[in-house]
Amino acid sequence: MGKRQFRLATFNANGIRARLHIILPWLQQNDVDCLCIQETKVQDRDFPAKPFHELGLNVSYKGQKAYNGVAVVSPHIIQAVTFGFRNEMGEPDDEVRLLSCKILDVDVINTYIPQGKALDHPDFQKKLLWFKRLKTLFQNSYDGSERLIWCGDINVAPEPIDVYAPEKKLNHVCFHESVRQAFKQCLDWGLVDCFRLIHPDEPDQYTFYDYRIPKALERRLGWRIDHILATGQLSAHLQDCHIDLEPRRKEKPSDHTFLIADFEI
DNA sequence: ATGGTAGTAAAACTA
Repeated sequence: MGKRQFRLATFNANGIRARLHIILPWLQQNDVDCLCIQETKVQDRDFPAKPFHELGLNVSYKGQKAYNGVAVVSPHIIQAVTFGFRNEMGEPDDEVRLLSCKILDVDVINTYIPQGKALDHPDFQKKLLWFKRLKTLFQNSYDGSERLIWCGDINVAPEPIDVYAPEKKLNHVCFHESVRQAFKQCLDWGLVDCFRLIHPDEPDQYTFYDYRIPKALERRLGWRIDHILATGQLSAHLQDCHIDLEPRRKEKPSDHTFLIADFEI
C-alpha cells in the first residue's frame, strides 16, 4: 500500500435538493475521496445524480419521500454498496439510514441514526437499539484490523463539552446518559472519535446549530452530534479533523456543517 | 414554560 491521502467528509444535508448550491461548489473546492450525506429527503427516482456525474463524481444513494435518506459521493469507484441492517431472515431493514461501501480499500459506514423524539417515546428505544445493532454489525462483518470508518449524523453529543448548557440537556434524547453510554459501548468495539483525537478539549466545536435558535452560531449554541469514528490502524494515521462552517455562511444555510478528516493510508 | 425555523410536499411531520 503506497502512501496516499484519504479525505472523508460527512454532512447532514437536510434535503439534498435544497443544498446543491452548498454541496456542489464545496466538492469542487475540497478534494474529498468520500462525502457521506444524510437526510437527503428524496426518493431514488428524484435524486439529483446528474450534477454529481457532471463533476466526474460517482454517487450511491437510497432514500424515501420527505424523510431520511443516505448517499455517498466519490471520485473513485464506490464498491460493495449495501443498505441497512440484515434481520434474522436476511432481509434488509432501515435501508434509508445506513449505507455501507468500500472506497480505495477503506470500509465506510454512513449512518443517519434516529433522533429519538423523546425519552419516553418508542423511537428512543429504537435509537438505543441502533447502537447495539451497529456493534453487532462491526463484530460480525469486520475483524477490527480493517481500515474502517463509521460516520454520519449520530445524534449523540458524547461529552458535556459537546453541547451548550449541558446541565440543561440531561434529559435530551441526544445527551441522556443512556444514549451516551450506548454510543460509547459501540466505540468499545475498537473505534476512535477522530475530532477529539485532534482537538482533545476544544469547547464550542459544534456540527449542528438549530434553526429555531436565533443567531445560534454567533451565540455558540450548538451540538457536536456528527462524527467520524475510525479503527485503530486508521486513526493512528489521522492527520487532521475539523469542522467546516461553510454551509452556515451561505444564503439558505444548512443547520448541520461539514466534518472532515484526513488520513494517510 | 413554550416556541422559535426549515424541508418536503401538499397537511402535517420531523428535527
